[in-house]
This record gives sequence, structure tokens and C-alpha cells, in this order.
Amino acid sequence: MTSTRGYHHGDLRRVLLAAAVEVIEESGSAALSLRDLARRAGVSHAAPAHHFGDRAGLLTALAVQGFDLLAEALHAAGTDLLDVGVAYVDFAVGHRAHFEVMFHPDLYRADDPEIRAARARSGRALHAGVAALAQARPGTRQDDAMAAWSIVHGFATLWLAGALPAGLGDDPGEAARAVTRRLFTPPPGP
Amino acid sequence: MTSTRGYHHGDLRRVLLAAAVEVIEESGSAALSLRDLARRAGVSHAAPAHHFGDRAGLLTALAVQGFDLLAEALHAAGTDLLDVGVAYVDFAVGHRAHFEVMFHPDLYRADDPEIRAARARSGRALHAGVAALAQARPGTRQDDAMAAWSIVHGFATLWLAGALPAGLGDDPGEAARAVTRRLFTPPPGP
DNA sequence: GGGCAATCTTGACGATGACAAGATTCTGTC
DNA sequence: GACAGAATCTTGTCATCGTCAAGATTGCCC
Repeated sequence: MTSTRGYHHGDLRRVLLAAAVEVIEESGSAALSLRDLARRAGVSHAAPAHHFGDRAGLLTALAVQGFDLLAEALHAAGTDLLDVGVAYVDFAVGHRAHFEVMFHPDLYRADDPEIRAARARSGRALHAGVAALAQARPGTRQDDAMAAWSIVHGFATLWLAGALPAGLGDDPGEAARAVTRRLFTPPPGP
Repeated sequence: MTSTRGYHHGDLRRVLLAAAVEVIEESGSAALSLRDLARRAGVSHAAPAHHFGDRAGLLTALAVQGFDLLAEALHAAGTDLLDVGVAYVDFAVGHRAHFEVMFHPDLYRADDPEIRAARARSGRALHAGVAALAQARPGTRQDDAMAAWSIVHGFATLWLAGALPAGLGDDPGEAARAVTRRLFTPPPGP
């Protein structure tokens, strides 16, 4: 119970980031406030500033965390591009707070060195799937990489925005699999 | 000059929406503030409330505007799905403020009847392209529609987030055309 | 011309972000 | 064990914001 705690929380940075995820998942990034996070963590309103500097600093840390979690998820998915794509969608839906912040660079310090490094790590993980495809299918071009990334990112974003029509089922990964499969097996042509 | 103006601006609603687009394009939706928009329009801080009720009300109006502009852009693109896809990307990049707000329903009143109607209009325009494809290519399924929407939406979102690698050129429409073409002509298989 | 709606202005309050000054706790060194 | 300094907080303040209320002004319709 924090009432017995003095001036040293001990794990405040992690608790604040977890609280931020909770608030963003409930109400979106616009509803995030440092004072609210401080209350939820049981500390004074200025305590978060020591760990993050300011609101943008906290969101920078959240984005770094997100890019690293994404890299891990993509690595774990193996090298089949369809599996990597599904893992991307699963990540986006399972970590909607991180995902929302990651792709809104105006919310954080996009030129922060940690962000750049984390982005590079997830970028490499993303391209591992494309590299495997290029190996299996000579002739694969950069456009194919862009198409693969675009389709899974688009699907994830539309799912999270609640823009997709009903009938796709409850499993975003499975729905994404059916949709992204189209990239490789187009409808019968004329 | 507003200094000769009394209590009746005459066109305040439109001016506030235009100012909102400007601010969001410059600094993102998080930077939007009603007081700042009022200052830019040369009125008092409470004037916007008469037209929009509150901040979410203004963003609702902006989203409605966006869905309608999208519907118009898609109708103007004709029925070739590739052209419709490119028009979608051109719309997103050319109206980045509207696009950002449209796909963040936590910023506005998603259950507002005007929003629902506007969404339906742009949804119909989007599906006109898919319907044309289905006519030209029997066997087209809902997955194809989702794939088409996902790929252009994903490309647009990634482009706007500055996440795509350099080398795609300066024309988002042309870059999107090359990428979305992959949906219909996949790389040579094994 | 008058009444009412529309469209503003002024003022106030609570919440926020950011900053400053200071208090407490922890850690490392001697 | 003591001390110094870093780390980690607390308290307070200020400017800005969103929202609400009360009131002033203007436009429109009968």
C-alpha cells in the first residue's frame, strides 16, 4: 500500500508506463495526462517529470517500448511472410496503445536516438520476412515489401478504428490472414 | 478586417474548420485548441462553442467533412480499382488533417447521425470500385475488398507517419500505384 | 417597430503541463 | 558508521486550456 511509502516508489517508471497503456487503451492518446497517471501511481503530480521530463518524453518511451515489442513479435513469427503479417496485426490489436502512439510521431520526440534505434530494430525484423520471400521467389521487389507492409498495417489500423464491416469474425489474426493472402493469390483475372 | 466587425462574424463555422485543418496539418490533432482557433479567427474564446458545442463537436464536423470529401474523390476516380486506390492515397495525403481525425473515433462523436451518414456515403463510394472489379472478375470476394482497402489505407497511413523508407519518390499517388498493383499481379511464384 | 433567435463577449472555475525550490531516501566512498 | 552527492520524490506556482453561465449585440421575421 503506497500509504506506507515515503519518497522512493522503487518502480515508478514502469508503473507509469503501464498506467499510460491502460488509459490509452480505454480512451485514446488524447486522454492521457501526467497528473492522472501520477494519481493512479499514488505519487505527486510532478513525480513523472523526473523519469520522463515531460508528456512527450513519456510517449517517446512508450513508442520505444512498442517498436521493441513489435520486433520481438515479428522475430517470433518466423520467416513466412504471411505469418509475419498476421503477427503484425496481432501485435497491433494486442498492443493498441503502443501501436497508436508509435505511428503518431507528432506525439513524441521522433528524433530521439532511442526511438531511431528501436525503429531500426523493428524495421529489420519486418524486412526479415521480405528477405525470406525474396529468397523463395526471385524477382521480388521493394514494391512487394511495401505492399506487404501496407496491407497488414492498413488492416490493423482499420480494425483498431472500428472501420471494417461486421462479419470478419472476432479473431483479427485470422481475418488478416484471409485478407493478406490476397496479396499472393489475386482473384482470377480476365 | 475583423476590427470593424461587431458581434456577427458571418462565416465563423467555416473559418474555424479551416483553421483547425491548418493547425492539425502543422502540429497534429493533439495540438488543436478551441481558444487558439478563436484567436486565429479573431473572435472571443467562447464563440466556437455556439457552432460546435465543444472540442469533440468541432472534430465531429471535421470528420463528417472528411468522409464527404473522400466520397467525392473516390467517385471522381471512376471504377478502375487501381485508380480508386490511388485516389484514396491522394486524398489521405492531400487532406491529412481530415484523414487523421476520420480514423480516430475517440476524438469525435462516432455515434453522431451525421457521421454515420457521411461514413456510409464514403463506404459506398469505396465499394463502387470493388463492385466494378467483381463485375470484371467473377469470383471476387469480400476478402478482396478488404485487401484493396487495407493496402491503400496502410500505404497512406505509413506515408503520413513518415514510416516508409526513402526512395519511393515525392508523388504518393504514383508510389501507391506501384505498390497496390502488387495486389493484382503478385511476384512470380515457385 | 418589436420580438425572438442567432451569434457573439466577458467572466469564472477546475484541470492540465511545465517549472522551480526544497525535502527525503538511497548509494557509494572513505 | 558517517558523509556527500545523486536519485527520487513533494509542494507550490503560473499560464493555458475546456467548459459553463450570464449577458450584449445583431439579424431576421411578422
